[in-house]
Formats: sequence, structure tokens, C-alpha cells
Amino acid sequence: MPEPSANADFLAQWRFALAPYNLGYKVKLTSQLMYRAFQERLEPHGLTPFHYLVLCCLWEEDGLSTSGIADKLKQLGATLTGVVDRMESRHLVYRERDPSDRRIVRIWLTEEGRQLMQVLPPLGAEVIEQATANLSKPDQETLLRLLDQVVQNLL
Amino acid sequence: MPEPSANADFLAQWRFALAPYNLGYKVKLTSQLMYRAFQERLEPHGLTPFHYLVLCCLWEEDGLSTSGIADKLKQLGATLTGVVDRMESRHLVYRERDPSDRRIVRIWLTEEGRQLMQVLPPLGAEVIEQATANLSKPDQETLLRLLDQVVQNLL
DNA sequence: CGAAAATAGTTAACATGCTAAGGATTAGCG
DNA sequence: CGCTAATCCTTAGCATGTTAACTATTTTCG
Repeated sequence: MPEPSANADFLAQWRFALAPYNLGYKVKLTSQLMYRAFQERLEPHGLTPFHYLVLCCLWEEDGLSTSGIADKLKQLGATLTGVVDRMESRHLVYRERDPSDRRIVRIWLTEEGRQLMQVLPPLGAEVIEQATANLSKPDQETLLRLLDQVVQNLL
Repeated sequence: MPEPSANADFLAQWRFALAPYNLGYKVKLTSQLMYRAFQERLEPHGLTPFHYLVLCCLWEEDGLSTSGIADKLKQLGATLTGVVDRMESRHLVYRERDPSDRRIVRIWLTEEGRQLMQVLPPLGAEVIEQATANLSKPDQETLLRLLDQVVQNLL
């Protein structure tokens, strides 16, 4: 077992790659806390933050395919299958096979799913306001820009 | 059903709170992509990124309690129980009840868990390098600082 | 035209990550 | 000293989110 001081030197040297100081952990924790804050607000509607992501895609363009939504959100198809299952059981969306290409399942909003467009975005805005309470406008824009760059680097 | 143009106006107005443009989604996606990149590198070792988080805590201070690790990582106790279960089954750590307070379970590194300190941080550093490839040093520091501020706002 | 490749979606198994609840133990208070 | 509150950890159930494999369908290519 190496001397404690050798360990301490090693840890000091690699601190930028170690939790809870590293970028990966900070991003993960930020994501978790925003998720929790949003989940609290969605819970009265019986929804989860991922439901919101799918609804956002469909409010912008109803009748997207499962793979279309997956592409927009950069998620795997298997993930979408499970989420759409649960949204269907909550009568937010319904599935319909595309008649011109029977491989494709299209996801359509129900009236309830459509109505939520008036209700949910303000809740999302509240979370963003809370998260960025003491950040200047330029800092908020910088944060979004830097996240976009990290995403581009990893895609 | 409101006119399409009314919907489009509404969506334009709330765009900053809608996926895939909103802060929450960007942070989530960034976290997922960093997780995937790290997972690819850890897979040959049979580890997951969360194992790494726990190992980081124990490399810095061996013998932490389950709740101590949970506090450091801002996770719930139930989450730690499951992760430590799996790390134990991989012989990375072992559990020992604290003799002076039998409520407490302390988590100790095995020799294998200790040895990984030489191996894993460089892999984490690779992910960070890839993620921040075209970001200047000041921009990297800004990103970390802004994430810290968001975390503070949400805690 | 037919076979192979590609696409779409689902299923199964596993790893988080959450809430709620319960058992065991210790701390605090009257 | 005894009871209550608090703490610690675990368990159970549910929601992602992954990989791998499968079925069904369409596209591509020789």
C-alpha cells in the first residue's frame, strides 16, 4: 500500500478528473437537480420530465414517428417505446401504424395532450428561472452555448 | 383546436422552455453523452460511471459511511445501497458495520479497488478532453463555475 | 426478380435513481 | 430511566436508459 502522501499527490494531480470536482459529475448533478425540480411541478399532472420532452416534439409537429422523436431527442428507440407506452396509458398520445410504410408507428396527440401545451411550458420556465436566478443574461447564453459545444464534441 | 398560427406563436414565445432548446434538456443530453463516453472506457473494467464516483470518494477517504458517500455525491441512501451491492459483488469494496455505532455501515476499498486509482482517473480525463476539445481554458472554467451556480440555486 | 441489407419498433435484462416504508440503533428530552 | 425522535440502512416498486436480440417491413443491389 503506497504511502498516504503519494496518494495525496496523485489525487491532487488528477483532481480535475475526480468526483465531485470533475465536469462529468457537475453536469450530472445539475441535470438531476433540474429533473427533481421539474418533477415536483409535474407530479400534480401525473407526468414525468421525459413525457414533457416527447410532448414538446409533438406540439411542434404532431404525428412524428417513434424514430423521429428519438432522433430529435437523441435517444434510443427502446427508450421511446417504454415512454410512449406510459404516455399512451395516460391518454396523452396514441399510436397509429403508418399506412404507407408499415414499419413506421406514428405518435399523435390526444386532446388532453394538446391542451397541456398551455399548461406545462410555464412550469418548465419556472425551473429555468430558479436554476438561473443569479446568472446574468449573458452568462445564461454562455452556459447554453458551452453546453451545445460539449454536445457537438461528443456526438 | 386552435389555429396552427396561434400554436406557432405560443411555441415561439415559450421556445426557451421547450425541448430540445431548453436548458434542462441541454444539460441532460450533455450528461448522457459524457456518461456514454465514460461508460465505453470503463466497460473493459466491468465498471459503470457511478462506480467511479464512489471510488473517487473512497480514494480520498477510505471507510466512509453509506450516508457519508451519499452526502458527498448528493444522492439518496437507497441509491447508494444498490450501487454498493454491485461494487461488493465485483470485489471493489466491502461493507463493515461500525462497532461504535451499529446503525452505520462503513465502505472500505479492497486492494483491487485501491489499485484502480492508478488506472481510472486518466480515463476520466480523456472524456473531459474529448468533451472540451474546442473550448478555451477560460471557457472551461466558466462552464464549471456556471454549473456550480446552477447547483447552488437548486439545492 | 429475388436475396441481402437496412430500417422500424419491440422485448428482455440490467443499472441507475426516485419515493415510501420498515427495522435496528442511537440521541435527546422530560 | 424510559419514551420519543432522529438517524442509518435496506427493501420494494416504478421510471428511465442502456445493450442485444428479435420480428416485420421496406430498400437496395446484382
